[in-house]
Amino acid sequence: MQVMVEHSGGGSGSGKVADSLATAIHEHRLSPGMKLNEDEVGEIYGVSRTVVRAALQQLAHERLVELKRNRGAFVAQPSVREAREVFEARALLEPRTARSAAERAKATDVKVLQKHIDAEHAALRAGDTGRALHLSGMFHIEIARIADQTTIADFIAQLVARSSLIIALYWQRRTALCESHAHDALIKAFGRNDPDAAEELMKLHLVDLLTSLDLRDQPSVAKSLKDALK
Amino acid sequence: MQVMVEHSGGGSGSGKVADSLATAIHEHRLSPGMKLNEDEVGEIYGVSRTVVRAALQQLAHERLVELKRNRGAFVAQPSVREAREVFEARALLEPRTARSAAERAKATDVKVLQKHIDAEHAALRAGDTGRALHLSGMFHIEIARIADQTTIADFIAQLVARSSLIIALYWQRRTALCESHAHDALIKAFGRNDPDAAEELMKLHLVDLLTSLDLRDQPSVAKSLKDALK
DNA sequence: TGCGCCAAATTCGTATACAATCTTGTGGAC
DNA sequence: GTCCACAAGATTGTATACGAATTTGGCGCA
Repeated sequence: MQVMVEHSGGGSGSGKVADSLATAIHEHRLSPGMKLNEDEVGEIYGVSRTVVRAALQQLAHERLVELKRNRGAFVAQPSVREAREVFEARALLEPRTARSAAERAKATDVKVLQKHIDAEHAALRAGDTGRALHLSGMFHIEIARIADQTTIADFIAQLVARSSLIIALYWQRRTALCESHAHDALIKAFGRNDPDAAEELMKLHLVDLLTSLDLRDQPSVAKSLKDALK
Repeated sequence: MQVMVEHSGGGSGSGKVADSLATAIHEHRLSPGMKLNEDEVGEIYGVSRTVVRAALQQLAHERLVELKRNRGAFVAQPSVREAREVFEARALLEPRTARSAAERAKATDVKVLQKHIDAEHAALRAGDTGRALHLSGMFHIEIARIADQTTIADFIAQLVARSSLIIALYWQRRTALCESHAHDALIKAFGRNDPDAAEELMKLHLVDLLTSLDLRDQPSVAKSLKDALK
């Protein structure tokens, strides 16, 4: 018998579990391929398998977890091909969205973006690269929100989430996240409402991100034992 | 006690229910705003509420149904704003995807597209406009498949599905679907591997679609009783 | 007659129980 | 010693049961 002390805030139970799991994935606390046992997850959050299953199904639809019939749920392991596709989709959506955002950006919008960057830098200084990456993604989603395109924003949010997994698998440069500079330049473009610069900067930023990945070889973290041991 | 006679083919139970419901929505047999009672749907398909709920959650994530807490599931009723956003997203994704498809299209691909068009025309002649619209949407999805971009194809598939709802709500011209000609022209561009023409034709086609909608007023089919009777 | 409150009914949200499937460990035969 | 068959365990898939929230109908009161 569960206690059900109505966790504060948030939507339905499954939504809270899904959000928590998604954040853990974004912050690289759950690695690609990790098994997500329903009973185990349910125990952790104090809910039954019913709500855990709903959460996992939601995440599966967002391609953050993979559901294998009669096998269970696993944190997704995007293939090299999927990684390329995700960034091609982002290249298609984000530059034009950044343009729209630059056209509409108000001073308050720029402030919000700046807050994201500050938090990202703070996380970096604190050594929490996982959280920094998470905030870096939020930056992109916030831009779509400023563009006032919720539909496209949803797509970008999903692509950013999957990018987090891709980075976990294929990230090459272990150096500090140089992207911050790209974000700084973008903010400036928004600040002076310069759509051309914003679109171009975003395009370059995405190319930069893509080229910083090692998509020629197998995943740095083996996708399967077959790949790891053969 | 259920009989469970293992429905032929297909994936898990919830997937089959979701597909069936989605098709019904695409073919305009389920109208926007229609209530989808869990027990009722379960009885129809001979499954329990558990699988119905899973199916409804999937459809909710595709924005085909709206889940209202403690109220139930309803066929989605895209707002005017959402309608615009969907077509803006399509305008962002589909022309470039059509270009890629035109670059890659093989003879067999063109044949498959032609089959879609033929089936669409046949449905039109049979007076089954619902099925014709469904096939018309499949045409767009098939193009994304030819472009070999499954990620973008998934997005387009969702946008096409939502477009079906939008058409149900905001369709103005009750005349025959003039789009067929646009599809014919696209096929020709694919046949001669003409990316420029394909991209431009798709752009025009989407503009045509959008302008054929009446997005200035309230939905032609009232979104709520308040709108209908006031 | 009209308004507001309370109770019954309906429907959703979640937990639990059972059945089906897959994995794994063991034993025997070759 | 190796391989295959079979059984035990574990985990998912589905059904059912119960509690909670909302809607609806009816009653009392002004």
